[in-house]
Amino acid sequence: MGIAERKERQRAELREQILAAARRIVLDEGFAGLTMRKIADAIEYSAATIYLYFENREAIGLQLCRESFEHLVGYMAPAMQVADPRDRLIAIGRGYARFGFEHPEEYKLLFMTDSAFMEPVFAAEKQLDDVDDPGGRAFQFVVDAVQTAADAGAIVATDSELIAETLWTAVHGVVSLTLTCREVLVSSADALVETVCTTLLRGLAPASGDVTPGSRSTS
Amino acid sequence: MGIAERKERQRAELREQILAAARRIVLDEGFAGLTMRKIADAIEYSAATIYLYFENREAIGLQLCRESFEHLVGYMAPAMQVADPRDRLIAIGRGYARFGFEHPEEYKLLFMTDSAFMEPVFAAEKQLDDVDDPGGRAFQFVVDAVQTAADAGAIVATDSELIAETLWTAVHGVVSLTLTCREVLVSSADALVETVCTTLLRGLAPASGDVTPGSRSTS
DNA sequence: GTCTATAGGCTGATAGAC
DNA sequence: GTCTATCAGCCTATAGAC
Repeated sequence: MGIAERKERQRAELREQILAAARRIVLDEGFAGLTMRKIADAIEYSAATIYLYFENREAIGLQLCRESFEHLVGYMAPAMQVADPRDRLIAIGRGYARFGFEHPEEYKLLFMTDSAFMEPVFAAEKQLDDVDDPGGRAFQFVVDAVQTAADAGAIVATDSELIAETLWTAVHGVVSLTLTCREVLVSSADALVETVCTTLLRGLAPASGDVTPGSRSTS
Repeated sequence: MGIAERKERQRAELREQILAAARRIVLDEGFAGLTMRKIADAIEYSAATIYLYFENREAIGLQLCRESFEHLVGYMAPAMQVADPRDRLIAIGRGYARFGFEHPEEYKLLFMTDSAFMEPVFAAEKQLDDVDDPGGRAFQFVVDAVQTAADAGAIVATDSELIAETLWTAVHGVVSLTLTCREVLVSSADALVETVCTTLLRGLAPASGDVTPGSRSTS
């Protein structure tokens, strides 16, 4: 039955080629610049053929989005090596921001594209608990780090999801504003990331009074 | 010479009609949904006519942008009534966020549209010190409030522009992420605004050691 | 499986008649 | 000043031939 397998393999290969071409286009023109015709030209097939592999343009975007989440997690993951729970949170913030600055179009696709690509990626998880749920995993990563810090008494975080989202949205603000209108900002992007992260963590520090055993408040 | 004046007046009127129609369209379809043909239909003139009043679509967007900045300042200005310098900063943040939530398409036009509408609005000021520079004025508003708070010893802000941009970007993060993918956020938008603002201000509070005369550190 | 051809849209902008 | 007509281009998606 080798013939069926070869066909299957070839099919998967073309699908991969489509995605690779689409990725290249999105990376340097943004999702708005992604058209079926451009993909078709790149893979040297007709535009109609693409519809045999993906339902529509959105479906391609969604798949790219999934992969970009993996990419993002790759930028945040090394922060796990940082022992100090507060420094770890800062490291996560830095990694997240660096991903945005180094891969602006991917970042825009994930978090700055109106068409809710991200929502399905999250929704997939909520309904059928999808094993492969990169969006949720990325967020869970931050929640866990917050929870760990809170448990260690390094920060005050009654609601770890709220705190995780606070950190996330704040850093997202720096990245997104930098990507849309860099010229308007006086400060450097790095300085802003640094100031946002450290100031927030300073704000989350336990007051001198409520130091929990196991923590040692720095300054 | 009443005839020339009447003509001038009529010209200004039509220009205003174009802007009003454009505003309406942007408000409920976003800038991407703004087309010359739609404006033309709305004002009951041909599309070609619009080009006699505005150089192109971008020029219309720019003018709308200018006006939206005024609108935004209107949301932040009442914060000046707040006496306490820290509460005032929080009030500015709340006002800013409320503008974003209540006028999402205007907000997107100002801060989330790739095409740098905002930059010219700022640039106008930098080159010829434009009396009518709404963008710069909005930002200066925050810088001043930061400076005032720093002077009063209510916060530590060596570089008031950096701190102003820190506050701005952080709140922008909440607003923009809410506007692009509300579904993904677990916490309420208001809770996030509140947490971001208060946590940042807590982080900016002078350490117990360096309290400046005139300030009184609240817990 | 893949193609060509095309339907059926949309867009910004302009030339030239009135 | 305003129009019509049009250029020149873009797009997604599909029907039907091969």
